[in-house]
Amino acid sequence: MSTFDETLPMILHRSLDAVMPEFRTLFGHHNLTDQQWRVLRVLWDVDRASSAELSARTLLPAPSLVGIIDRLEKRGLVARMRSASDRRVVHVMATAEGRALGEEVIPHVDDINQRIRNSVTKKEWDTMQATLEKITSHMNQTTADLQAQTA
Amino acid sequence: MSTFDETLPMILHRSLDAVMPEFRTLFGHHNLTDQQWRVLRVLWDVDRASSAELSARTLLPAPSLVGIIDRLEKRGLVARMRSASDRRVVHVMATAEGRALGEEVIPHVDDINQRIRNSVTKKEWDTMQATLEKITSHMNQTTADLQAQTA
DNA sequence: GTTTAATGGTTCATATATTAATCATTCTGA
DNA sequence: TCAGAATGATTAATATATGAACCATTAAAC
Repeated sequence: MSTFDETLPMILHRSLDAVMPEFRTLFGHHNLTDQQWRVLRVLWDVDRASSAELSARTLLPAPSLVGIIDRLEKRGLVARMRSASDRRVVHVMATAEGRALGEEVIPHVDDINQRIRNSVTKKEWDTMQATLEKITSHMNQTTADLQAQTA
Repeated sequence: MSTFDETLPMILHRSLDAVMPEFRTLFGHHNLTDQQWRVLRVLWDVDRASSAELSARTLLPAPSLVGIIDRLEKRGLVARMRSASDRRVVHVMATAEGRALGEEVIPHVDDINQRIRNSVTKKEWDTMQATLEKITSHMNQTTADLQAQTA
């Protein structure tokens, strides 16, 4: 393996390519994409969220969320409602149907996640997570510094 | 943090979101996307590659590669050439101009990668990589088994 | 040696990512 | 209070991802 393959982006992409297919097969059985699932999953935890909050929790870019929510709304799985206090804000929430679908899918999702989690020891898992978190916060800091310089 | 955020896909996406912006800024200075760069980077290592080989090395899906190579070719950075021995195969190679661009960009890419690598200890890095590799091969095996059952 | 199965690249339809710009609304300071 | 900056969601333009289907070519089987 050349150095290119040892690069963090490639390491992360290889891992994603390994784990996502099984999720996608599951989601496909319910006519959901993984992005659509992420939105539904968050709205299962928080009852309602603004687009900005959804973006932060799902890690989906705001412009993508527009279409994703559109399609979920068209299927009656979520609903949009403009905030009364700040009419710029749009609240998104899961409908009863969306909630039911979440209830149905979540056990299978948890199952896959457990299998992933159990493919390594607890120590390996925790260490990996901590290391990635360390890199992530370090890079976020670096990027923030660059932004501050440019601004 | 709820369990959702501790999920491998979300962990990996958070890390990618942290490291990619700086790469994208760099690539943007040369009017390259990160996918386009990956192709150029591989063609800097191997001289020429079929579309299938490129897909394997860049982790880019074959249908995406068509457009990516189209755009690189239109800019004169790479060239396509049909194989004489097997006329189904298309060889892709970097032009002199593409090679020069690679030469110019690579030091800066290496610099970012070094900074990422040096944000944690060698042991942390190696352990993280090994753990992800362990998960990856485990999941690839699982997925392969599922495929075999279905087929 | 055809017929058939497999392979490599591409096309198609749909969904998402990225960056910049827009638009309505809210906030801020003079 | 009012002009201008900031915010939240959306639109626009372009690039890429995903899964299915397609086409030409090669390989396999009979």
